[in-house]
Amino acid sequence: MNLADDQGLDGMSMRRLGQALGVEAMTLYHHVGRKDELVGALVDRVYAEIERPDPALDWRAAVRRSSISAHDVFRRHPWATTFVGGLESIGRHQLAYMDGLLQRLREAGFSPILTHHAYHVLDSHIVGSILWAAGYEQAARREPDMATRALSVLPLADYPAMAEHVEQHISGAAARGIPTFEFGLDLILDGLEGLLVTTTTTTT
Amino acid sequence: MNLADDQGLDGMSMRRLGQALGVEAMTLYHHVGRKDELVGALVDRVYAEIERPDPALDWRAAVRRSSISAHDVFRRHPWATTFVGGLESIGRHQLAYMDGLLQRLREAGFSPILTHHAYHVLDSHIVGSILWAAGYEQAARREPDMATRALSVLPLADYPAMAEHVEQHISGAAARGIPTFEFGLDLILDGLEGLLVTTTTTTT
DNA sequence: GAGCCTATCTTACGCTGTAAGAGGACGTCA
DNA sequence: TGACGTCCTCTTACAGCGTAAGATAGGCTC
Repeated sequence: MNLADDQGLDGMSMRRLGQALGVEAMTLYHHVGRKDELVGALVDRVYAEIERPDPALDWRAAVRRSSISAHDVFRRHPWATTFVGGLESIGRHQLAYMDGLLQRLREAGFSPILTHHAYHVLDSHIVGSILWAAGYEQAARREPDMATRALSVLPLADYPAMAEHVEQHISGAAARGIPTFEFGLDLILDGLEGLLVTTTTTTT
Repeated sequence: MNLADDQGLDGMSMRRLGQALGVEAMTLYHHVGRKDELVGALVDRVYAEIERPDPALDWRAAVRRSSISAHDVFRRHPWATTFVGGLESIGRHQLAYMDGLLQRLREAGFSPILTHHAYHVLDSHIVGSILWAAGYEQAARREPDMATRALSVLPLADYPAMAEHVEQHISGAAARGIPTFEFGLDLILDGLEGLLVTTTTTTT
């Protein structure tokens, strides 16, 4: 996990993993069938770190906290978002995470189909945010002046709106208020809450 | 691009690409500095396919159409979402796409900071949706009965909410109404519209 | 014809995941 | 005590990857 966190999934080769463990690469294959299994198990450990929806909170606060926790966890382990296997390869912790979130939405009163959509929208928001942030951060680590150099490399004179956007990243203006992730999360939760109220009202 | 579409980025090796072009792998390096450049150029061609916000439409309809177009395009080229370089490596078409969207939001009356957040939320939603769908689809192509087999492999008896979710994927119940992507997109657009109205009202 | 540029080729290096099999340390048996 | 089976580790090897280095050939301008 440390290897993957530091250098991405590519940095975690079986040979390097073996080296870190003081063992030859092939030795690892006595404990794991193939590398995918190992990565899958690692991903599941990442899901184990995510805070589950708190039963003591109302559904919106619980889902909000859990989603922010998921976001934080994936920020630490961005490689875990890019490894998406099939349904069968879902680990126990991931299963529990997904079920916990789905169940909380159902209990809140969302219909099965609304719950389905809501889950995927929340998940997409989390994973999509990570993908961008991870790419940005990794590139910035390779060359710290990336953002400022982008100002001179890109033809931003022709794209003023984009120039403003890049400037916000450089100056940190975007980071001063509410984080973008939470901004989007609240947008989504607002929308979901509205749908819930509507449904409740019409059925009452 | 065909190679990447068919087998993912991993399937597009320089040797195979050369083979498809009737040429040796190293020959390609006479036309491109390194593979990353080639992939970057390819990604930019993908961005070129995305429909820009239509000036004839109001901002919400324009952004909605453009986002759906982006989603469709990335569905055809999911590998393009996983390749995220730094700011400097943004291609001309990607630059134009980003600027077009940002500009449309600014014109609609969003403040610079709101525009910043709105852009990232929309982008995360598009990319996040793709990541999931692409992983699901690829796994399903490897073994078509994945979903039904997941029903027996996963301990779904202990996770009824998850069982319901998987069932919706198998039966196609989730796909019958509005697509999940558009559901989330409308949620986000609703929220943004609300913020716009609020701002306008308070400043008037 | 000489020289140069451009596009192609071959060869090679270090990396990857992993298949195949050899070797040794151990517990359990006669 | 010696033999055996099980577990763990090792070495060796193969096909694939991106790409560095250099040889080779065709077409252009002088």
